[in-house]
Amino acid sequence: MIFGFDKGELKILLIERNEEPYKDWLALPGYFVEQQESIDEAAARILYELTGLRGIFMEQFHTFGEVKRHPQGRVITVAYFAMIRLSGAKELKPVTNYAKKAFWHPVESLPELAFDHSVIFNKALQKIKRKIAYQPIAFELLPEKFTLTQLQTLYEAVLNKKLDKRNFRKKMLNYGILKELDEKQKGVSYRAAKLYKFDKRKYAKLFKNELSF
Amino acid sequence: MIFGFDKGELKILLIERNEEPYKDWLALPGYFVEQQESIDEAAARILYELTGLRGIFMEQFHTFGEVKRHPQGRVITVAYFAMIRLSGAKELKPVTNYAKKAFWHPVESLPELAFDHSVIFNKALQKIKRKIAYQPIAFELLPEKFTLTQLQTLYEAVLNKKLDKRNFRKKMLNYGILKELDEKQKGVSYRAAKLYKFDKRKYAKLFKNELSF
DNA sequence: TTCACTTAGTGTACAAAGTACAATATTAAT
DNA sequence: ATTAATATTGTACTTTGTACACTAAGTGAA
Repeated sequence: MIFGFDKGELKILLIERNEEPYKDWLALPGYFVEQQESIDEAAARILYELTGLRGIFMEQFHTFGEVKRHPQGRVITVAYFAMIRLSGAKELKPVTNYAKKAFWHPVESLPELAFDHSVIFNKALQKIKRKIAYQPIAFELLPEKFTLTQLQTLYEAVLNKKLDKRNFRKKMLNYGILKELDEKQKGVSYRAAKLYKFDKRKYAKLFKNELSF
Repeated sequence: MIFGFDKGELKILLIERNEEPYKDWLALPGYFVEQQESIDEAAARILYELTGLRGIFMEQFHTFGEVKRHPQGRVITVAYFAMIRLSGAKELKPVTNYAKKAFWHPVESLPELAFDHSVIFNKALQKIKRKIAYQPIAFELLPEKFTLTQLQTLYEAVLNKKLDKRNFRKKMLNYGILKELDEKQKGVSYRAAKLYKFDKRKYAKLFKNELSF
């Protein structure tokens, strides 16, 4: 599951299947592990083959092993997720023909997905909501330079609720993992906001015992 | 991985293997998933076969999928963990002969285990330490009725550090998930402490969005 | 019955983190 | 100069976490 953030909305990367079963349905990107690759490697390879995306760090999430998940046989799925920035609107182009196309879809109002992928997706979304509350994982979703308002909008999208501006800023700046830049937003027709960068080194010190990154 | 708590020590359930490879080595209990069972069911069945323990709720933890984990072929392991009370010292008796015996071992000073089980174990221990800090999962390790001092000793064992008595009590009682009983400890040669019970219903309300139980 | 011993049980002052709330500052466009 | 839009800032209060030491209660031995 690849999450992205664009125009104030949290989005998930889906594919349109080009194979039976569930041909033409929407699904989470996924395929089979090969004999000579680890499951982490398989996740990276399959993401590339289905979407053209490379070099994205994915975190293992949960393994789904009910007996009748796949209509044609026993399949156990190890699910991963990642959060990425959608800046520059990278082209999404399947390299194999298992998928017809890949595209971003808002996490709200997701249609029913192939197999039990809706179940998998909902479990992941819940986890992200829990996680973002105590761990600033959201920076991966933003462009490299961002304003505090953009960051807040992202949090509001993920948590699906309004946050207080002053308190949000106080908290984020207190983490000490934001670097204030000497630059301002450009191209807006109102007061331009300061730009910030996410400081990965400080983040690593703070959360070295945690999972992400 | 089944964790237990006894005599102030956190312990882990190990088996002595009775099959090649790693015959006679110590290992975490585990075996193969059958075609017609879910991975959750397999975990429960295998635990029973190797130790005689039944009806223990296990939480899925992580899936290990490196290529060369098993010397004789490709094996992907879905690891689970559980915490149980050791009251009454249930007998541990393998039902199959894959294991010679099953026994409890203190988590400190664990010998090297078969396969990559030491890696798996260490990752689980870390996770438990993190988790117990923000979620009172430790009650499963105690007898049904316990004193606050016993509870504190358990926390100290898991976290491997001393805690302040007054602050610990304040915090635990403030959670509102302990029921004070009209009973006292018996058989001690000093002032007997009040006994408490863990209130699962209140716990469920408080942590309904979390994983455990 | 008293005394010694062992653990149970308790409170206060301070620091840190979270929350509720609204006015002024800056810039662009007209 | 004015308007319109968003950026930026502080304070009072509540809640939570932390450091710290004495008294209470029960047992067992003399």
